[in-house]
Amino acid sequence: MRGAVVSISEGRNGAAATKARILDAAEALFMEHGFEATSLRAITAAAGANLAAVNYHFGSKEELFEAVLKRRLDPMNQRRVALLTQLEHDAAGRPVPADRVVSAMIMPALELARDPARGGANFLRLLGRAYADPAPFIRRFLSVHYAEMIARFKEAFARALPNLPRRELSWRLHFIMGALSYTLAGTDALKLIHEIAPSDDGGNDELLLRRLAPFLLGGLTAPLADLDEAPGDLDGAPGIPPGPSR
Amino acid sequence: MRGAVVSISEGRNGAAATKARILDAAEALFMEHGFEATSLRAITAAAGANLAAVNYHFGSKEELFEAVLKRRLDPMNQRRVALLTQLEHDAAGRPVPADRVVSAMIMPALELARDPARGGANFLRLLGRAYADPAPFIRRFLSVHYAEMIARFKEAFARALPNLPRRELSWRLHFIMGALSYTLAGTDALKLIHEIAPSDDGGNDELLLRRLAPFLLGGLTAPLADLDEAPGDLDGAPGIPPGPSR
DNA sequence: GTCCGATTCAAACATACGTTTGACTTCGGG
DNA sequence: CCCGAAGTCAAACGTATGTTTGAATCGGAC
Repeated sequence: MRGAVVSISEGRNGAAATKARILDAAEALFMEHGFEATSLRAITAAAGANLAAVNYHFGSKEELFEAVLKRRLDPMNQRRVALLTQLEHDAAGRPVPADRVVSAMIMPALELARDPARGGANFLRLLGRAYADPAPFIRRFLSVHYAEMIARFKEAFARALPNLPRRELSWRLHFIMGALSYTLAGTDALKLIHEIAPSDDGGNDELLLRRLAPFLLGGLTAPLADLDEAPGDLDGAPGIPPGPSR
Repeated sequence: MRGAVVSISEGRNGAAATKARILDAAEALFMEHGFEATSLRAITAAAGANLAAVNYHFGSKEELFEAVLKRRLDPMNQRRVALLTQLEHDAAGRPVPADRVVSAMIMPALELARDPARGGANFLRLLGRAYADPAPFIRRFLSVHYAEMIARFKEAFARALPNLPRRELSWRLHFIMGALSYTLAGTDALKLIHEIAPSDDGGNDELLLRRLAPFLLGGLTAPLADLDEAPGDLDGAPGIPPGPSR
């Protein structure tokens, strides 16, 4: 009765199969409802497993959530770093152009989005949502699993954009992660606001990321703001001389 | 015993005061833990009110959350539209420059962040978090309360950037809302990743938004990607001819 | 065939949740 | 002075949660 869900033979290891089914079901449900609003009962029911299986295989609900993230996030970040390393090797000591560094950040996400067998776009939505989650254990997890990649890319951007002050670069990387996460989280309601037809992106996350790349590059290489401007005078054009209006 | 929390005389209306205290406490707690993870018991305890007061004054937990958002969001969006209207009036028929339109989006958020009496930056964090929340009632609320503003600004941007295809503009506005929300949500963990010292932003959301403005403008006005490129060839530079590497 | 560790299972555990109830208090107006 | 609506309050409601328990079952190794 138990193996009814599994497609082919589950080999000699039904246990590992259960663990995997729970991971898949948890990924889908966490993605749809968020961490707090998803119950272990809903997960185990969807996975065709017993309620106690989660605590047996993962220890707790929080550890299950971390396992769901870790399964796909670590490989993606490793791929990002590997791509950047390759670019730096090809550049032979010269700085890697900024647009290529941006591509190295985005392409692994694109590959993941294109591969339904690895969770497809669903996982990216879950990830984007995790960025905004206030739970301390999630924040701790993300900072641990992103630290190395971010540091590497910050170095690369610093060399590609020598005129951009270090502190400004930190902020712009922050903005980049924001636009990226938010876009991936992709709540339908906001898409609706922008009147983006479903056909424009339905499953086509590749197109989405292709549009995102020039946007991020444009923001990253934008002229600096005049931070000495008097407060309250923000409507003065930042980085651009006052237009003919007014 | 009840009025001990209230600073000055609460006039003849202790009821409205209770409602306001609940709103304030809910805003702080929702901001800190999110909607699902915040209990009505924690809110009423922090507000010095009875548990049943929430259901009496607001009807339900969801309606309380909407009231918390509505109190500050509606005025902010109205101010955004008012600023844009003023700019369009001053432009006398000519398109308003894109950088000024960006400023009109950002400045009201900046003003709110600078005013602790109106919730300060805390509310903006709560708002940023709401963007990523999957709960249907939140998505419905946001789409209703943002629709008018987004439509107005999309029109303005379309006139300021006549060479940017309409569909591309929709996407870039989406990205802008993403970077904005995410930045405002500002989880400490991610700041930590980027090694941004606390002194860089402690309470100084003005500086943050000043840095954000040129970034958004740069992304908005970035050159278009070549969407006809062969799939999988993303490491070819988007919008920029292939560099010397490779 | 028998044993043992690994796994599965139904059931119960102890809390915590949002909401409702019905009595009590407050207070301005007749 | 008393009335009645508005507000407050303690208590309970029913349900849902994550976790634990201890017995049942399984799958190879000897």
